[in-house]
Amino acid sequence: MDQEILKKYSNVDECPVRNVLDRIGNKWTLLVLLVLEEQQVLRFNELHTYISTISQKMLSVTLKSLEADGLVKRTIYPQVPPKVEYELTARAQSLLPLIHNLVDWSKTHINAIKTSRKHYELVTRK
Amino acid sequence: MDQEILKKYSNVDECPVRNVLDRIGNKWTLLVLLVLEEQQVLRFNELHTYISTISQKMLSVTLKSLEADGLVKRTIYPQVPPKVEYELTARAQSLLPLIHNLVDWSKTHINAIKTSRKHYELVTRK
DNA sequence: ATAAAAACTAACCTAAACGTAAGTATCCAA
DNA sequence: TTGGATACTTACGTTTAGGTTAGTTTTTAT
Repeated sequence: MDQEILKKYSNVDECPVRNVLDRIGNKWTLLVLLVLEEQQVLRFNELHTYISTISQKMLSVTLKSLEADGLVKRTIYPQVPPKVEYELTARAQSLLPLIHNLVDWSKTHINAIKTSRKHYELVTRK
Repeated sequence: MDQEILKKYSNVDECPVRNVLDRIGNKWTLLVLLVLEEQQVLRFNELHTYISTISQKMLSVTLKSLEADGLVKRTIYPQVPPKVEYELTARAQSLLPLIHNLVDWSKTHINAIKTSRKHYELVTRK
């Protein structure tokens, strides 16, 4: 990793992985992806009942950014009242195994990490 | 994923993977991990020259949280002026392969994602 | 007496993320 | 004519992440 690359990757816009992590690193995206993976196709309000603690606004924002990145496909049925369905794209499917690896790693290490955090708080005392 | 689990994992504090992603999802953590992986052992100012665009404050904050999570080991040498060395722990080493997978996935898909974003902007027009 | 060196910390500020509550559009059924 | 159904949007307010600049500590070298 030379200085050129480092300078470039320090810039969030130009760093591929930051472009991706800025999305899956936010509060709701992962949960939406995992629920859609399990349920395959869901309407807006169905997603909302699965993830009851998300606000309508944040669900809307999250779905929009997933759709913009081509990770979720949105289908509108011209009805009244409206019907809109959401499902994962192949691109999202290819990302999900990596996410599951992260989930597994986290589950494996979370207890030790929490212990480390407590210990750190104790020794740094304040 | 039943309702109980979902309710639990909607809470950031109790969700293992959110506990992890909240850290690696922030602006500087990944870069610090990757530089330390390559260089193995670095002092504070050495890290700062490798990642020149980070402020001292954010480098300090980032290293502290990595240390708290047991991902970075900090060694103080009782000298004047002080000498402090940082290096990755085994826990961090076990996480790095997953991070590299994410980096690879991002590099593979970033162009298509950026194209999707542009297209989305066009069709949603405003 | 002053400065230099390393590794920070403190005080302050801004912008972005996130949350809450209410409103919008459309048609149909009562 | 009112209300319900669905999928949102808008207009706020609050919280958190991150940035900037200056200051702190300690001892040795000048």
